[in-house]
Amino acid sequence: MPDPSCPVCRTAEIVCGKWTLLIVRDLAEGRSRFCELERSLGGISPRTLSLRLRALEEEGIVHRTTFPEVPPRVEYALTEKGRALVPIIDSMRVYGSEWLGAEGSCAEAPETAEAVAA
Amino acid sequence: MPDPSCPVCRTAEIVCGKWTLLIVRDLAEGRSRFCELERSLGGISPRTLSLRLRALEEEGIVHRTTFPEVPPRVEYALTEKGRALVPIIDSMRVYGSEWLGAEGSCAEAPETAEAVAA
DNA sequence: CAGTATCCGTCTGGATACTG
DNA sequence: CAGTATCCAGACGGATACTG
Repeated sequence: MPDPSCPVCRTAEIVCGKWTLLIVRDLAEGRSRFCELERSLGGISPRTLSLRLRALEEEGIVHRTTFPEVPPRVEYALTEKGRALVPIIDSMRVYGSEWLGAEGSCAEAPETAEAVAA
Repeated sequence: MPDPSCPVCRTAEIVCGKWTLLIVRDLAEGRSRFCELERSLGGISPRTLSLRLRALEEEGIVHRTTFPEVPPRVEYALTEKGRALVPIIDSMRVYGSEWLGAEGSCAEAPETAEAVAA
């Protein structure tokens, strides 16, 4: 941790896992089940997903609800603190669309194209 | 690379190096010399700084100018593409200040405190 | 000053198999 | 379904020493 007194660094540490942002994004889009995330993230190993989810939970970004039913069911959801990450994701999407070869295929970034085209 | 068609992922890959954002931030604040960055980043090894700078240069985020003088001088600066990253850093700073124990010691996030206090 | 070279440890994350 | 356990490879990054 380079500089723990810097808010940018602290956020970077949360945000910098390989899959972290994607999980948060999927959660923000309404996915909530383990296997749903597993599928939508295409290729993540259950181990990694489990680790990320657990870390996110400990950081208070994700909330986990267990339903003690016969087919075990668990639902994940963003907390307030987790939803607060969405603006970061949005600015990353804007950047990615404007500077890294657009085609917003995972979600929209409406005004973006014309801004760069203008 | 989880999903190369996703702008968020592409940005994440650039942004997720341990020191990357900090280097960009320092550059945005006007630092430009190798040893200046080395000092301000407190504890980064020259090897790592060199690697990061080189990667950033290859991605077109940083521009490197060499002055063929007797005491070798090199200056680094953000390109347009590099400056475009600043909004991401800003939203990360806002998040860090609001949700991860504020004290904006590396730069200001003015309206932030009152927003959370209100 | 501005790096590069070498060595080495850590951490992340993938593959696979198995459990409650 | 929702994970956990084990094993393993590669990337990341620090320390140190040396060069143009």
